[in-house]
Amino acid sequence: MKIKDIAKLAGVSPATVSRVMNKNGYVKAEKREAVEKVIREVGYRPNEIAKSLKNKRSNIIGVIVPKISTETASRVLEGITQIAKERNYQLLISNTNLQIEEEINALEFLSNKLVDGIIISATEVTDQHLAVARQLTVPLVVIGQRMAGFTSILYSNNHAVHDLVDHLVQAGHKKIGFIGVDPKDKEVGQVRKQAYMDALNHHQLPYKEELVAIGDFSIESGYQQMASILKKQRPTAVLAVTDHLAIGAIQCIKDNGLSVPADISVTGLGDVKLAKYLSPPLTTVHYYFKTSGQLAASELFNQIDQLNMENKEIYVDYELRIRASVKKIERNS
Amino acid sequence: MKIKDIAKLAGVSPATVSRVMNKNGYVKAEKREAVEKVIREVGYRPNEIAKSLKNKRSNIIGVIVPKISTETASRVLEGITQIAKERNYQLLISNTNLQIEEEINALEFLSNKLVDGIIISATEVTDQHLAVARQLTVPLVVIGQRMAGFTSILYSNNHAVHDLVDHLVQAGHKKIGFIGVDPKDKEVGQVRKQAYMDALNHHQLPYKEELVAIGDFSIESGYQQMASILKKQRPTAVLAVTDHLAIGAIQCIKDNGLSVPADISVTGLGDVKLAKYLSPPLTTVHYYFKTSGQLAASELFNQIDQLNMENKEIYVDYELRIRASVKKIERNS
DNA sequence: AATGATTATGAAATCGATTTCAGTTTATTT
DNA sequence: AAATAAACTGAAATCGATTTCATAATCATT
Repeated sequence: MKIKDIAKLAGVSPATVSRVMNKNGYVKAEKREAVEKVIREVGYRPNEIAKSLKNKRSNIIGVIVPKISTETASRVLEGITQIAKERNYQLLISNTNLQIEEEINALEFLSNKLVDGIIISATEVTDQHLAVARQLTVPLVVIGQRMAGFTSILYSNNHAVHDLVDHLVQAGHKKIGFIGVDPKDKEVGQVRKQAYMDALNHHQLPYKEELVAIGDFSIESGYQQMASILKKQRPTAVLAVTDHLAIGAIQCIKDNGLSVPADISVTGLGDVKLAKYLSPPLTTVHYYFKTSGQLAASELFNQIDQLNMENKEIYVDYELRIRASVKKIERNS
Repeated sequence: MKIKDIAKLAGVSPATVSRVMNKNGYVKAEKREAVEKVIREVGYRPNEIAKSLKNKRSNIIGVIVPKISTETASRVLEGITQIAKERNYQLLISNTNLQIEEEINALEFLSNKLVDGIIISATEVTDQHLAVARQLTVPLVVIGQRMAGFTSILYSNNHAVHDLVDHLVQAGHKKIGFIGVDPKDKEVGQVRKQAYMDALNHHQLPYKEELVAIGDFSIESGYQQMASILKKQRPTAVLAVTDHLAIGAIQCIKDNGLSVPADISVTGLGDVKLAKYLSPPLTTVHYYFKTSGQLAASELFNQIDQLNMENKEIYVDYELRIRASVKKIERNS
């Protein structure tokens, strides 16, 4: 069933059917009704692809995520879908499985007029990313990383880590370990590490290599890195840059016959849904991932509508969630 | 940049450019090279929408999920994306937020030739669903529910619950509580409940209303339903139909000054990623959600390719994960 | 009743690709 | 060298919608 068929059945031209469908232009009441009747009877729905071609907009936005099966990604996606739904937009999702090459591919693929705009939740921003991004003919919004020349939605990594360290120091901790990730991820790898170092410095605490380990984003990695720290020196507290790393670390501490937080306090970042149901409940930083998705989508639509082409850096709120995984320690320990 | 422009630049016709792009038909080597050179130089990428219109396939499959920000959904999606990627397909995702109306809308919307096939991960299957599904002009695969006339990927709910009950009974439990969900969700609400009842019966244990409560899919609901059971009678074990319900239940038990599993054993279903990091680690059933996504996608592609139009019911594997949240009880208790 | 303004309608061009079809060039066979 | 087959090429039709443009019908005004 195409518009021509409907036109024939209703005894009008395709142009008139189109006018009825889109409620624009003049159509005499009787003809409109006739057309509407036919449409209803045959259950006609226009071919969205043909519409997109003619209208030069697909009502689809592309979303590139590093790994869809993570809580972060799914919460961000939830925020995006919500705003998209309000605007009658659909989401085309590329899951890049943490592979940069895939990210570039996805960017290139989506740029072929298939989508009206792109949101990328990136872990790394390479020169290649920038090169491809600059070629895009549709607006792009970045979540989680700074990307020169584009609007970015950022997490207050610096502040958040400072808050965590402050909290630990206030609880009397002086030997604070750190489990981080690869510095290729600027925001999580570099900024959080730097914030940790700055915060130590601010409290006049020494930075010690032996208390620092770098892993990836998995729980297992948290376990391993914690083990490597314990082999060298025993901190009284550990700051892990993600909740998953923290969970792995806690497991490792327990497996070593130690207790959290009695022997070692642990904090994470991210506030995974189950963080407060762990034993002990995890002290962490709650990030409003859903909000960041909403913000990204709103900004993107502003650009799609040409309302606001200026590039911004928007920081999304966070909140320290103090739970039982951090314990005050005695002055003399 | 469109194909016409490339043709002009390369001194050939659009037809030839098309032949080069798609590597079909005859093209003299020198012309091919000339065209390829131009394509490379201007970075030409064809308009995917125009291609879709002409080719009558978009290389996009639609996926409808009840709530994207759940571990189940994201693991299923991961499986789907993996298979889709192999086939050079993209995913158009509709998040329906558990609203049936939205599900129907999404089905209708996607049917307009926008996608080459649809996968729906459903919680309910109503007559409306069926009516719309039957009108579809593209293949449909259902995950998680049975839908007459369509291929479904199903979880072995019956077997899994039997296994759990067997496990509890073997551990000496006779008063086994149950936290379920709304029967509108046939597979999770009805099948799992029925399996619980059948299993009790099989072990010649009485079914007691007081030990049964029905909630929704949230952790909070698990908490509340556990509370309502405790008010009436104290079971020695509780089978919750999802891990989240189980986690809520455990929290409730703890808050009532009781211990898991010393006082009450708890099991879930689903094997959430963090299940084994809880205290106690949760005994549950591991479902291969990612596999179900892969299966669904494979079946869908079979149908898209017209290889196999027969409707199947495919059961995806599961595995009992025995952990510390269930404890053997003494004969005399 | 004549004029101008408004409303109404469809034929045809268009979006950017693919493909058929007919015609041309090159290669192979006798 | 002629006949036949194979390789090559581009003009034009096509996918299914929208929109412009020209024209026709209706309405309002004097």
